[in-house]
Amino acid sequence: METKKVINDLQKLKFRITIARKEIIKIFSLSKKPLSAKDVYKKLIKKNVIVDLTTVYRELNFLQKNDYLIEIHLHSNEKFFESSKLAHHHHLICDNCGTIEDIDGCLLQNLDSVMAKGFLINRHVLEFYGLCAKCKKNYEGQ
Amino acid sequence: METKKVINDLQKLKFRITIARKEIIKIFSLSKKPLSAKDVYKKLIKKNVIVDLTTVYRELNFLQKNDYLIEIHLHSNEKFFESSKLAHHHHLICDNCGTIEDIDGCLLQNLDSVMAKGFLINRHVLEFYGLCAKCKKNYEGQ
DNA sequence: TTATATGCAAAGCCTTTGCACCCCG
DNA sequence: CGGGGTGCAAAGGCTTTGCATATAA
Repeated sequence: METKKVINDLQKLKFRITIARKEIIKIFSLSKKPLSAKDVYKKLIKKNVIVDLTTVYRELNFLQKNDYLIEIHLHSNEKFFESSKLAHHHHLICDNCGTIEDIDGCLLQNLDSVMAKGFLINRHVLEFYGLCAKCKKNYEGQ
Repeated sequence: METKKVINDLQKLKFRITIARKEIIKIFSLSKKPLSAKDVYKKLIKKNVIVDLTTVYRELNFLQKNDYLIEIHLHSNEKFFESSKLAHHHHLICDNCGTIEDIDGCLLQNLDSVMAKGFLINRHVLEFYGLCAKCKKNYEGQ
């Protein structure tokens, strides 16, 4: 499982493996959608891992610095993260219920016109907003 | 010019036209890139239009509600806005200097696979991050 | 043992809200 | 003159920082 490899890597770098760190790594390994600090905090509490919110913030920043997490920016004031080990993909975000679905693969092709500007693309963000199938159905039903 | 039409429309809706409102509309009409509240505030000061930051925030929200501005979410803690009258386009954002360039038109095609999920797409966000031509050159020079 | 990790409190940022006053139409 | 607009101060939400303490290795 991926979690163990991450923990090994961190140990080699002489970082310590605390319960909080291990559980947060596990949470992201298993999560199918981007999580905010609060999301992680709640999940930890459900697992009876009681830590301060500050610790969660520090841990997210730590894992981001060590290339295990990447920040996903959704249309929100909160920062969201997901595992950097996930295959490149995009998101569908419901304006109504906030549900986030993944779109496997990448829809972007023919980026030559972008390259033409001399811009070196390191990464891109693509998010779709609208209504998920469920909310769409409810909306039509009204 | 577009500014006048917007002002007329707002007047018809019985909203008042203050100096701040007029200048903010003008600023967005002329801006080629998304602006944050602070950006707008600084531009107003340069024009000798002295208002409180609060007023800028209220005005941005007002103009957004009235469909003149749309929020652009960049990889930042700040909210950015641009005129909704601009043709649909995307952005190139330099990780190094923060420069924002526009990409005319839309690179997205073949969205059938997205539709297949039953998701109703209302809008999408596509941002590219990397190095602008200038920063790229400096970087290579090192 | 010792440097990393944590809890708690406080502060920092951006944004919003409350309230009294101002002023456009 | 009436209701929208504004300034000022305060608060709200998310995140970071300082510092003393706890703990993994």
